[in-house]
Amino acid sequence: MRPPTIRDVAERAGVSKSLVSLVLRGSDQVRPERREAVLRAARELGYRPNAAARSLSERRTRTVGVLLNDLRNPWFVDLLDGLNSLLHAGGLRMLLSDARLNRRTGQDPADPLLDLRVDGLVVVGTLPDPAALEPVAERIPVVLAGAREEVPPGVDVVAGDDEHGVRLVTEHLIGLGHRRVAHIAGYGAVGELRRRSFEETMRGHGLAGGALVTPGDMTEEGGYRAAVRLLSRADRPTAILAVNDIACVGALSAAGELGLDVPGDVSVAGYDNTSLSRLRHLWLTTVDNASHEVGRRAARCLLDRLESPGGPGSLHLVRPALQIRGTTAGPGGTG
Amino acid sequence: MRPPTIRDVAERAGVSKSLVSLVLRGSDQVRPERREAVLRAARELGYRPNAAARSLSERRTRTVGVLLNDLRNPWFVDLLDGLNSLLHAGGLRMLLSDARLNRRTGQDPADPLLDLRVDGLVVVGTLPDPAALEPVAERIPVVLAGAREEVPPGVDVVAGDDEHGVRLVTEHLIGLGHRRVAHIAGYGAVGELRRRSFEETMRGHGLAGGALVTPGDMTEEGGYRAAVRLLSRADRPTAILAVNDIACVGALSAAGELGLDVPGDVSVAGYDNTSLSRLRHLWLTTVDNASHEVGRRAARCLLDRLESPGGPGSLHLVRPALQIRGTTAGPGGTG
DNA sequence: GCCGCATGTTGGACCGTTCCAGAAGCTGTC
DNA sequence: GACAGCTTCTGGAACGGTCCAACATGCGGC
Repeated sequence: MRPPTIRDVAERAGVSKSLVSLVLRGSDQVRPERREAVLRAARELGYRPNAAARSLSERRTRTVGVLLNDLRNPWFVDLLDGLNSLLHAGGLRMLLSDARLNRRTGQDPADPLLDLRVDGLVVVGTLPDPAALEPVAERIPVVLAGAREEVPPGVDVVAGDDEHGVRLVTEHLIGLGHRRVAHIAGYGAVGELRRRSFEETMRGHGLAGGALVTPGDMTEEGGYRAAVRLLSRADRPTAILAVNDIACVGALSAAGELGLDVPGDVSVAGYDNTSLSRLRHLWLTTVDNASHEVGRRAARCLLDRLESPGGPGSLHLVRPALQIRGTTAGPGGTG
Repeated sequence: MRPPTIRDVAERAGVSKSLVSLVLRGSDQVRPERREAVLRAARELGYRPNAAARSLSERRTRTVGVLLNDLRNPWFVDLLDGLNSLLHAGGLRMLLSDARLNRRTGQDPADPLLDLRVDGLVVVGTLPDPAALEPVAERIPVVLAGAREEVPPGVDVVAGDDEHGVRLVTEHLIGLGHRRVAHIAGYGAVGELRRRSFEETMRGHGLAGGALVTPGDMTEEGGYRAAVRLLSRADRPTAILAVNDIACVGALSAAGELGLDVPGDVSVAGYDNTSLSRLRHLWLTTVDNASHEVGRRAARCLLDRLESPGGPGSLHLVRPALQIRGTTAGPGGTG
């Protein structure tokens, strides 16, 4: 009644279990008629290999763990697509795990994956405690994708070039004629980087005095509150760059509630080019950080490290692109 | 250099591997000082159990596979939360897999999970080919959550009561005074169910003639196009019920582009109470289908079946609740 | 001092694979 | 027809756990 094993297949095909193993692993050292017999027997019995037994014997799982920090904000979907395409080609499968779901155990969020002895780990997005990766990185390849935290030695980082992306969108606003531009900032390494690049770009154009920075928490609510504060000032900014699309949607609502037309009275721009920004009812100008390509590069890093382990961690930045939609225009509604 | 095993721990603690195994599985048949010695040795060596070896020996993985059909539409996040809370309490871990990602292999999307010998399978959302579950359901418990497809015998189905939910929101619209109400329909069992319930409710209120049904594809684009058609009619509907929130956002845009105020000129309502509908810039009236509870019940079904396998499949419907926000009002903007 | 019984502990078989050394079969050479 | 050198195939030992029957040990009762 229990599932068939290679021994059952071997018996049915009249060969040894070793030969079955050879056939199923695609060896070319097997006579065609034997191969046929084995494959037929396997098919007839509905045999499927037992991954646990295989990985116990091979001492590897052909599986990489993907640690997501929050499924609610689906900016990572394209990244997963990119990851998957290369990993799959490399014969590896992906196992998804949500750090937020496993957090309540009080353990390290990667624990379930590590118990399963994944061959590698991809951390997608900002991690609460990057230092916790150190012992992991000593054993298996670890790649951080889509975030820019400080990581332990030997960990590769792949992300969009936020500095460049923020420069693109800030210069887009400046080019439209905006002089008083505000930024709703975020937290973490990414938030920090985006804020700094915003300030530098403004300074580079001689607009340091027009750069208003307000902290936010990268949520819609935070973006809303920050925008209300900004837009209630006497010297109201004519454009707002939010740290991400979600916060930008909050800013959009704030403008609406204050009776301000977007982009007539105030321009707003987001970051990430999420599905949210593509909704025609929002239609946010934003920055596409080429998540698919980030995913592909992360996969390449991991595959390289699996092939030749060790070596220092590297940093790969993918060039983002400006995505102009409906929420930005010149200060008087021009442009 | 390789990771420590229970034998290493045993040696260090000066006991047999069997005793280590007992201690690590929490047996109370072990003298305290021995237990301490074992735990200390394990800690010092940084021992972690090998899930592959364990599941090979136990003939089970303590893992349930969760098959998602599309990560892009995150309506399932609350459902996963509910699932996780109960499964975790039952000592089971969840393994996520995206059917869309694995589709390109040309194999069954559940294959990777089945190779890993998951103890149970939860299918979240509409599956392309429910009949493919039959051979799986013969071996392990299978639960379909958040969808209403025709399933093979022995599969439990847990979902929101769409019939009731649609009645709630339709009667909300009728109660506001709407007489010409349109429905942007969807596909699959869920789409079908929602459409039928809409028609029945309208008929029940003597409004069969005012019920306009247009097909859509459950995307924003589809909702947009359907709404443009509906709102361009001479006998324009005063309210539109969309099959889900995403399509509703499309309808919202269509109204905006046609110069119609929402909810002044036309009311719109969605379904699912996704994070999208909660954005204050959209603020959709919608139906909350209690996804968290659906997830919990699905977990309960799975746990029950693991305990006592066999028996016919059951259907569990969770009662949804109306979520009134800003996109519905009386026909003249009243209410 | 022996028995019975409960409590702790142990070695060895087993789970379903892969890996490897070597056996078996075949072909060709001298 | 013995032998080397292929190709093809096989049995047994891992892999790292769990499970179980059997073995110590301690202790109260007779």
